[in-house]
Amino acid sequence: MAKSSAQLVYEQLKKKIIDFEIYPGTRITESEIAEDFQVSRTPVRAALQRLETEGQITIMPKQGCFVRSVDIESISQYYDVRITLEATAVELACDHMSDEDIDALQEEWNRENLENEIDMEEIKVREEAFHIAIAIGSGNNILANYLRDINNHIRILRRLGFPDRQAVIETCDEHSSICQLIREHNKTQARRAMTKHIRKSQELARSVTLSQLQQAIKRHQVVG
Amino acid sequence: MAKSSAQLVYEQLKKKIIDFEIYPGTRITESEIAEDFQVSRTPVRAALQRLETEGQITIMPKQGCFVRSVDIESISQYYDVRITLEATAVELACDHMSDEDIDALQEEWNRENLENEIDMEEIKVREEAFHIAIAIGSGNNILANYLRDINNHIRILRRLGFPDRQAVIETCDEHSSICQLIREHNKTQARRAMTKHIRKSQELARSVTLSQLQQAIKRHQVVG
DNA sequence: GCTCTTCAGCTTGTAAACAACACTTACTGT
DNA sequence: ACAGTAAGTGTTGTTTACAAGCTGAAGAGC
Repeated sequence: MAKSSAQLVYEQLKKKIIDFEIYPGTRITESEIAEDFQVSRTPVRAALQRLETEGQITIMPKQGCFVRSVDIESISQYYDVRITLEATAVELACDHMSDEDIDALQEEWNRENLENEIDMEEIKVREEAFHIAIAIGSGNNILANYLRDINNHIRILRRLGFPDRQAVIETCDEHSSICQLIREHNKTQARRAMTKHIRKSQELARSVTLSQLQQAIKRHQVVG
Repeated sequence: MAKSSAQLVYEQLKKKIIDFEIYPGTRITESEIAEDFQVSRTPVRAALQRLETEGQITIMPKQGCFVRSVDIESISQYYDVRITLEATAVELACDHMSDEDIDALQEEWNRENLENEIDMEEIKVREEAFHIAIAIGSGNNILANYLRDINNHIRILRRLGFPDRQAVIETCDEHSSICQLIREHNKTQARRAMTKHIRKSQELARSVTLSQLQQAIKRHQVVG
């Protein structure tokens, strides 16, 4: 099935926003985007409205659309919600996840298998996928969807984190431990490990100031 | 500021769906709604797209829109997420909620004050407001927003619950107790009480079968 | 020089016509 | 009688044109 123009505009625009190709706070107009994508304003409007309900942009009536800027405070709040949900998710996963799925996930985060990986972007994508995999493993699709939504909002900081080699190895070990605990159906410890694991990222997020963030965005734009 | 047609259509359409004036599963067309509201298809489309991203309806490309039918399984999952989030919310409220706000809330659910209330619809609205008030009291707006979204999806069952007088009194007492625990900053007990309180609703929800649900909807339509 | 008004321009909001596609139905060939 | 096909109908998807409203600058009045 061929995707509709509106769908295409939505996806590419969202990608641009997430990748900072469009700077947070920037004013964008329907005509401008329509020009870029070589379509009329209608599918653009549909895409923008969807992005607004998802919280990526703000539409000011008769004035224009603005890419929602990064709000440090709300990001920390997203992390609090995320911790709550993922702690529950990993508990449920202890009951519902099949052994094969756990083994596959654990193998993926075996330290040896990752030793050679050097692409940090790839690591970050897979890190997010790990958490979603557990959320799906919980058997609660609603929960998984909410976590996906949260990821859309905190991905900004997630991608701007500057992990060194040591941090990557730590992540591997923590992921592996969590898998092990799920396999042992050890709910209490699994919850504790997951909470601690995410709280580390939250601490990093808290330490990032707005000015640091803006510099990092610029760097990211140059690199990308 | 005068509301836009799209906004008006959105609000009224949403109300109709929630109130079962439009039966779940019904196929609706843009032209039909446009006719009803005496506007063109454009604002109707905007409203429908928004309702879709919010999960109230499903748009099948080139075929039509369908009011999302009630899925018992996913409602139970929504309840699981709700329990997790509200348990955290009430804990946070123990730290962040002002004494005045707690007192006001507790007074509102004083058993004596409600003894005379007989309008069940009113009770249900206030019941929902109680939980949102605590979510707001948590100081985490993101969390409150997610709970609002969850309420949009489980309100169907919430409104169909058939509380007798006894159930209303129980609810009063439970709400009052929860307020008391928040006031005492007793996080552990507050979490426990809230979890138990919501789980009762979930049990009710689980016991409702699809056929019961459909009958209840019909009854609701006749009454409304 | 200062303030208020007016107007031009850009923006989103809405309407109406047209295009593309899916489902249904009737027809045709075998 | 049946299968395949083609036309017809109804739906969403897209385009274009127009309406309504906000913003800022230029100009009139004091």
